[in-house]
Amino acid sequence: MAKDSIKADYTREEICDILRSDLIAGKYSHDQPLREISLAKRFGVSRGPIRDAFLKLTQEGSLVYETNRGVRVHSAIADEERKIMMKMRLDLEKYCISKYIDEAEQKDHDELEILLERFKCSCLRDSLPGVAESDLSLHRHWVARASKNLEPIWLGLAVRILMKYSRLESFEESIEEHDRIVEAILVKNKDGALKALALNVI
Amino acid sequence: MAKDSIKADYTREEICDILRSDLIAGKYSHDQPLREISLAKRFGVSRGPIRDAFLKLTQEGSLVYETNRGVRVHSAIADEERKIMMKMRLDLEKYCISKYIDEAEQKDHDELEILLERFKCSCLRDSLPGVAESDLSLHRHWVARASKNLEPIWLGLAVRILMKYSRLESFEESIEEHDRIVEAILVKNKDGALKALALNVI
DNA sequence: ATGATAGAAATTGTCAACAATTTTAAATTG
DNA sequence: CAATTTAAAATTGTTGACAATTTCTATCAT
Repeated sequence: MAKDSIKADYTREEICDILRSDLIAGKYSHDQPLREISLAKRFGVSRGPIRDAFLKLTQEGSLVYETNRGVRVHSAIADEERKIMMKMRLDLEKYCISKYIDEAEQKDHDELEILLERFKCSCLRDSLPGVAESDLSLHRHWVARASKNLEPIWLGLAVRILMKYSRLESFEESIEEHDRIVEAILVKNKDGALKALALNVI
Repeated sequence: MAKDSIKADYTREEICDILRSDLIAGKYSHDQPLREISLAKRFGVSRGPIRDAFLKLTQEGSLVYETNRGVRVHSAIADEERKIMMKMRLDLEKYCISKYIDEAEQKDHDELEILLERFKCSCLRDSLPGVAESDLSLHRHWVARASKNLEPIWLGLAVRILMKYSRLESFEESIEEHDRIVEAILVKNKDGALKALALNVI
């Protein structure tokens, strides 16, 4: 019966995260509408939780909502807007990494290394959805630890930026970039981490 | 029967906007929970649309959601985080005003003057909820016209910033500041508008 | 009195049904 | 055949009901 669902009873957050990584991975084309009923079937839930996820993703900016017409994938952003968003994201993430280096404990570092490993595996397997998802999780880790207030703002920026350019990245290069960032974080080298981040978030 | 509702059948967006200005105006204290049922009664709708509004406001950052425990007003942000947010908001709004000056038509200018007038009236009447709402509407006007992509990001920043400091503003000073911004926009004086904005968004 | 426990109340999570709206398809007319 | 109108289908909007969870309250034992 179920074609895409492995387990039943997805939570609101899980559905939201899965749809987000689908969007980043380019699974849906721009301006394509997303239907409540078909997604409800896919996740084995009713339309309520799907609507919840739509609202979150709409607020983040990856979906667009119109009254009585549902949601559709957002149109591509212009290069000029992308530049503004990149600058904001970089400023924000620099602050978060700096704070993370000051405050992170051993278990944070452990989680960080796991996330980095997961990212590398995705890159080596060349699976774009996996790469997009694990890249986002890695960056989200230090942002969320640094500030729960800034996290939703950062997420909105990151998703929107990734939606346009994720197809063009070179995976090998990306692995090196993230290696440098995480290595610098682990030895609490702020300058190194910020410089490595600036090279990764272009 | 109805104690707070004037008309029936509020839409999702209206409910969201009303709650947002309530939050900015400080109608709810920090960490106070918001109940679906009582708000559903207040707006004369069922819990569904209220949940939708909660999700939007949660994503913006003014509410916090916990599983099975609903939403509560977000805790106050730290000064350090506020500085980061202010810088991002200023960058973003500078870009939008600059673009607005290039692209705005006569009807946009008409709407702008109406919004400015509405803001002044609220200030003179000294009603904090009204001031917060009309201040947000005014700024939101040029941001939304400049970029639908950046609007939700800007909104999240602005709401969060206003939530903390709206009580401390001097209304007379605020009127002058906004007068200078709008005047510069109307005569397409970019430098003047950006400088006036920087003084207003501190 | 204090703390633990069990039950009641309140609240959120989910769903299925129905209403309202939009989109699609078919029929009609010139 | 093209344009218009009409009906059908699909989709979203909203609601009330019920299940699951949390919170409150009264009771009891120490």
